[in-house]
Amino acid sequence: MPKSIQKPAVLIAGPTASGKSALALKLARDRDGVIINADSMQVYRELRILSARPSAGEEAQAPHRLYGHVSGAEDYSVGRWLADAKLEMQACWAIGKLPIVVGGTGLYFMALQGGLAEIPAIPLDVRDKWRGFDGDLHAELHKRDPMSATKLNPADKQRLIRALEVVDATGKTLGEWQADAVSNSFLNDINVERLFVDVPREALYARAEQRFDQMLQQGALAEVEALPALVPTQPMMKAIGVPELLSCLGGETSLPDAITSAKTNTRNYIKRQLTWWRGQMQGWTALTPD
RNA sequence: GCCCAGAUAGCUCAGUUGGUAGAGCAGCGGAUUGAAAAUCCGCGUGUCGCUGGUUCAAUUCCGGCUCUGGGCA
Repeated sequence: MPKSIQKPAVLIAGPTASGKSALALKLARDRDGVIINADSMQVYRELRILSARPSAGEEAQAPHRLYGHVSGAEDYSVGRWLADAKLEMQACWAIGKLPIVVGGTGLYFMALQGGLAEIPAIPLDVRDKWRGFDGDLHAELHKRDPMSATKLNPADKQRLIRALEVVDATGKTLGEWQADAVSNSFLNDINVERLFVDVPREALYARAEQRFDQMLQQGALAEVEALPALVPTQPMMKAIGVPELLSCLGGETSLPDAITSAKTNTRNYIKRQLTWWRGQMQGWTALTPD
């Protein structure tokens, strides 16, 4: 297929506080683009400040999609994000606009580029059953799906639970689902430009810490206080800053301690993001904003 | 001024019945297929406060000093 009739897309990835959003905004204005979120926490309506979602002023400068479009009470996931993102990208092409996918969630980009096995949604009662299972998850998985059990670390509860709920609900193992999946990469025939926003780690740490102070000034505590009462395992409740400020509001920690701990967790997160892209994302163009 | 307790990794501490030491956190490296801001794995040389003494050997025992807590005046 000649390049000229290929549909275009821009992907912008990078660690938190690197300046991805500003770059996306500039590109969207210069190239008539639509900004599509690829950040697992910025999708939640209730989490504007702590997820560092673009402000109303920024959103007014270019179309923004998938920001705050779901409630934290919902079970969002890569699967839902991928479906949402595909629809938004197609909508862009339909009206001749450039989709610009920006975010810090490596798994989302992986799914967008490499495809995802078409595993049906797991019924809630099955999920709850395994999440609340208090026996030996690894031993249990060994009985039902020895292949996955061997691959997984016995301490990796989250992945053990996922493997268990999949066999239990579908009768097929995770490995079978993934092997059956045709290479359904959504970007196969797309003219994709991949940009990685690269900022020295020390600068990133300093910026992220400063940004957390700003979040507090903008009312992060009130935002957390207004959060619906959800179980702590709900994804939104695990956003950096939420558990820390919640325990401060509950009187279990002092505000300075909560701040220190949130900043530490942000640094740890940045480190994990850098590891992800170092290993998984060769072939991206590194950009250092000035 | 006197008495007591401390002083060991960046931080909080454990330990060595005398043979130069190890946990948690931080930090660093890695993994990552529907919770991913999640979840998991790996990495520990540091004048054992300073200074004398005893000893083949002292971070460990003894003395002195310095500093930090607490108590008594």
